[in-house]
Amino acid sequence: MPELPEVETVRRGLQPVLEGARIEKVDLRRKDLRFPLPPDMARLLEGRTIRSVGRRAKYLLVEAEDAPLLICHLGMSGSFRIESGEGVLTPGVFHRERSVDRPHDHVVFGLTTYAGEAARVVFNDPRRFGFMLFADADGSHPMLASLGVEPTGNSLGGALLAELFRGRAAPLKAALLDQGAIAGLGNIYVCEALWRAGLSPRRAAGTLASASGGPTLRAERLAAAIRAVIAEAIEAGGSSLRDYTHVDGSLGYFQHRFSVYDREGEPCPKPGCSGIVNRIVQSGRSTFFCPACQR
DNA sequence: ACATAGACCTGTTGGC
DNA sequence: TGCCAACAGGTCTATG
Repeated sequence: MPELPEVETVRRGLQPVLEGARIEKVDLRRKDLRFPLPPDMARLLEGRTIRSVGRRAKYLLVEAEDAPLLICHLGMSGSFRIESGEGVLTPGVFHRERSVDRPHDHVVFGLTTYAGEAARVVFNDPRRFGFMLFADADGSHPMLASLGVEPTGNSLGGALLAELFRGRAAPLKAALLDQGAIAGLGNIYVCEALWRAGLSPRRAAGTLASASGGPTLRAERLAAAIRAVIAEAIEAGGSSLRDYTHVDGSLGYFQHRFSVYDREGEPCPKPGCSGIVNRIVQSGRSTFFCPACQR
């Protein structure tokens, strides 16, 4: 899936079409994805005007007038695509003259955009690990409530990282994937951030705190690496792996810049390092790292 | 409390 | 070429 940078890229692609658009029709092609779709989803959204398209961690948040907040998660293989009357909404490889259904189109939003044009926004998800849910009336939801700090902006620093990981025996890889600590990192960017910081994915997370509990140089390095890799990936428009595409159908570029992810057996790209990228399995997931420069 | 393994799904890929 | 096992961006649940 889509990790945070990909979800942010999707959000930015959806925003100009969705904001100010009136939802004419919500077509639920099946009654569940990972979880049951809200049975009253169509009734509660049809006729409403979308106010904003937000994001929290890997969740998209669609706010419409007089409707509960719609929480969308792309899971591993979920994607949105936009189909307008002209076929092409933004430059990209997606060209078609009219709307055509594809396998695994599960939810279709029929819209009238703010500019008054008809459009469809289609949620497609082969694996169906994605989901859509309504938040409570106050916009809260248990899935959102338990999320940790966003790795964007400047809120994530060495001190916070050390505090979050203090006393934790879990390997850094697992600790960074914990959405309750830092929200939005996934398998790829955790591998990349650890490589940038020169830290082993097997190192105990608690070793980022000093004896007094304060930050260490390692914690500062890792926090900076996380912020940088996420910011660069967003800037690049997310990555593109297998079934991930932008909402306009074009592909992301960030995968060209992966340093270790999916590079098992290749030389470590760090200047002066003669290590070879290794693949190990941690908590059932692949970890790619350089044993020579990541300690 | 914390940490790991299994479950949920379908599609793609690589090895024989 | 064909077949099948392994693997894939996530996260909830159960178990130790």
